[in-house]
Amino acid sequence: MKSRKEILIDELVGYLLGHGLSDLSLRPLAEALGTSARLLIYHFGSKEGLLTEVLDSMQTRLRQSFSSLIEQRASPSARPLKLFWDWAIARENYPHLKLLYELQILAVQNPAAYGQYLQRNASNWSVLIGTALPEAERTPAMVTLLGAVFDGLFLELMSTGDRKRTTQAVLQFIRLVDEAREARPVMPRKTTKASNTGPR
Amino acid sequence: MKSRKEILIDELVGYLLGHGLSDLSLRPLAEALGTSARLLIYHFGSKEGLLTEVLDSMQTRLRQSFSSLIEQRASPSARPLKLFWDWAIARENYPHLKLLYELQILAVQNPAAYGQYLQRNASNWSVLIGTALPEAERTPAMVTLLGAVFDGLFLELMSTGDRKRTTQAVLQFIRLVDEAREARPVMPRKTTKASNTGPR
DNA sequence: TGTTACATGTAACGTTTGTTACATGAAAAG
DNA sequence: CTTTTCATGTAACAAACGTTACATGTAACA
Repeated sequence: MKSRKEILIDELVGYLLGHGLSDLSLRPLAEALGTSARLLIYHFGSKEGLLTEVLDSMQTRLRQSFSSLIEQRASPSARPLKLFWDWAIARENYPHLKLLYELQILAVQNPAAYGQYLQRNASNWSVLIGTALPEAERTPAMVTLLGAVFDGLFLELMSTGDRKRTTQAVLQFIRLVDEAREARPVMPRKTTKASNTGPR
Repeated sequence: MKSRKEILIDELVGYLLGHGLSDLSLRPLAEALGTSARLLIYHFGSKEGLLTEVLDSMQTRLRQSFSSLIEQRASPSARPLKLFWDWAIARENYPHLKLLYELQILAVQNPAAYGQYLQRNASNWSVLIGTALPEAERTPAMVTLLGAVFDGLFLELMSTGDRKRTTQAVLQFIRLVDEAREARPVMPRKTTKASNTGPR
């Protein structure tokens, strides 16, 4: 049985997904939920406490959703980037990720106000996918690039809403990596890292 | 001779670069410039007018800086992505781009408040670089990918400040494209587009 | 010198902000 | 049946918000 507070958090998450973080205000928020600012303060102590609990709940749920994605990945040879992309742009996950990207940017420009909510940051998905790279290719530069491709395309999706084109770009990147792999002689193991991505 | 207003705009740009957009308030802003909120309203009509003029001035200057970059590109064979990256992370341009990325994200989540400032958007740099691709490779997917690599790496730079690693990732991407080019047979011309990025 | 335009400061207005004081209803526990 | 606990509403608070009214100084022009 859900406590009153848990129900409230669910409703609050829904509101935040639709309205963003940067101009959040207690009274309009409360009114949208059919209650009063007084009640929110009662349950969460302060606006800051409210944001902490709501964002925390959201990140937890996203992490769970991500975990179950990883586990049910029957074929480990399937392209992890594509798998992850499809998960990220799925209707039920997309708005959450969108909000976390907003949080990330706000924290960059205003760490005093938003930095605290990023402590247990859920946005370092990008690094996680890196672990799915073949070990020989898992260099800092390649992992950074992989994460950036994901971030950049997701932002493009946020701005334009063009699922088709951004997904094509994901596939283009995968193709690029494959072709480059063909072009490179198969390394006997090790030493690959230094010759490929070490300091010039 | 600069008018009082132009001087003000210069100072305002400086302030915005350091403080971001999302929590801008007239009184602290005025105090930082050693004047009063009254004066700002007098010169710009409203807070909204102030933001319009200041952001417009900033975008204009960035465009000029970018144009002169393009013109003095003596060797057209030099990697355009790397050229552009170096320009973007240069000390004098970096804060401006950072602010425009914040604007972009705020506009996504709150178009009513920030969308207006993006009309003549200066952030579509990314598409511009696409024009530097060999014509055969200038497919929508590849252009989107190229822009996303830039956006993603720039955001990573914003978050971590790690110029070295993000620059290595830029070079990694260039290397990847080169290697893929080797692996692919040279196309006689045309038809490349359909076979590479058309609908699956 | 008088007048007019521009620039600026002080103080206030009305609104909205997060938060709190006080009161009340409902439900559970004794 | 009373008492205690939880949940909630109304109203107020002080602060900060964008904006405006009013006054004043300075500089140019007549």
